[in-house]
Amino acid sequence: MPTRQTRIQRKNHIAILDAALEVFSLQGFRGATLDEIANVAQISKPNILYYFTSKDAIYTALLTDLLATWLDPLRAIDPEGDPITEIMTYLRCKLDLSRDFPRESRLFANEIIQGAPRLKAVLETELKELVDDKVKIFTIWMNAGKIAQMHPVHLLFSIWSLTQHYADFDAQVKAVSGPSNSPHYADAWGFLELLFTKLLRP
Amino acid sequence: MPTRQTRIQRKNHIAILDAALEVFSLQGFRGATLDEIANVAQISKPNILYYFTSKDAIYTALLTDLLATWLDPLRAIDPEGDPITEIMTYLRCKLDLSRDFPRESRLFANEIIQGAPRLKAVLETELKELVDDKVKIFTIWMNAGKIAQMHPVHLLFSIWSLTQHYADFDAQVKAVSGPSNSPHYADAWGFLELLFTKLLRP
DNA sequence: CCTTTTTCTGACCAACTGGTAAAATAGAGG
DNA sequence: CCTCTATTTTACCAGTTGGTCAGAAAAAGG
Repeated sequence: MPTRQTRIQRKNHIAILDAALEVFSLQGFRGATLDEIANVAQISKPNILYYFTSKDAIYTALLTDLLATWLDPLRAIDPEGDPITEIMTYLRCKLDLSRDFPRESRLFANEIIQGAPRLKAVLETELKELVDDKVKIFTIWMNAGKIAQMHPVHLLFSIWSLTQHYADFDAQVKAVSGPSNSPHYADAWGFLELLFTKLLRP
Repeated sequence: MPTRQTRIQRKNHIAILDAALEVFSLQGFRGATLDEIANVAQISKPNILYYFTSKDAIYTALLTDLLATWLDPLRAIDPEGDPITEIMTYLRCKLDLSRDFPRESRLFANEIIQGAPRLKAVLETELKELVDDKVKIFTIWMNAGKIAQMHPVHLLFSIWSLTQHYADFDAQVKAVSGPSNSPHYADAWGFLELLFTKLLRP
């Protein structure tokens, strides 16, 4: 069996996951309903449960997909690269993810705010290992005088919070700085570039 | 009628709001249930609806209370004060709020992530006016060379995101940097102090 | 003590929840 | 066209949801 999926399966899987992302990212797991997902996806509720075994299964599928996308850019930080360039590239990448995948960012935020019931295990193992690894690299760079001395874990936290803020708190950002299609992200990049240039400079 | 509230009313109002804060901040409005709030508050569901007309009324009461606490420190920024001190004080105040009232922070985050359906109006008027006012002050300070030149609105966003991150993403922070009662907030303050000192210095 | 008001409870309801079963339909291959 | 499988729908279910209501139990007031 080379192609496990028929094209109908492919199409519906995508439609369901997209609708579920829309709903879960706005309402969280418990606040979301299969009826609403079904409405958005334009697929009847029993038909959704023909493709996924349960509401939980859809949510878990989304989270799993998401985590990979989230961690890849962090993994890409190269200990052999130029320290400031490596960190600025990561920052830029995270900001682009916020701009291009705000729903994914909000889904993740919802999960974490709710105490990460389904992600805690992964965060404590996979993410922690990855962070520990990168923290070592940062520390080496600091001791070598390549970047300024600071708490390396909080450096990561600052990148995460500053970039994700623009996706997660989009409603507030728009309310405050005008809902017009103003260049939030261009301004944000200008600001963050300045901020981290000053912060990282030894 | 001097005292509108009996002591029983006062006690139960507080118990209900506290339980509701606990539940809403973890589940969002739709994910929360009156049954769960009733359980946490140790008050029967009909009795809760004797004190509040609806689930919505409890949630709105919480949000209203919260907004005042949230905006006061921003209002306190004094155009006559020392620029760097004023901003650092605000930063410190926001970080303390995250540490001391994480549930309130998460409640707010939930509301904003969900598109701020009940706060949008207030954000676009009250908050926007306040922000516009402070942005003017920041701009004056920048033009006077008291603080470095930067996008003033994004300066505010950076303070909000960096401080609230420690409350809203507590589960992630703990997963990554060890769940032990480690001094997250002390480290955070050290990091943020360094960051904003470098950022603001003209 | 009795009366009046406040507080609280148990029983209840209609709408909605995630999920199931069986039968109807559509599609692919021959 | 026929057969077999994949897909979809209709009808349904038990549990939960926000909310109501009549009355019981406390408090408060006199």
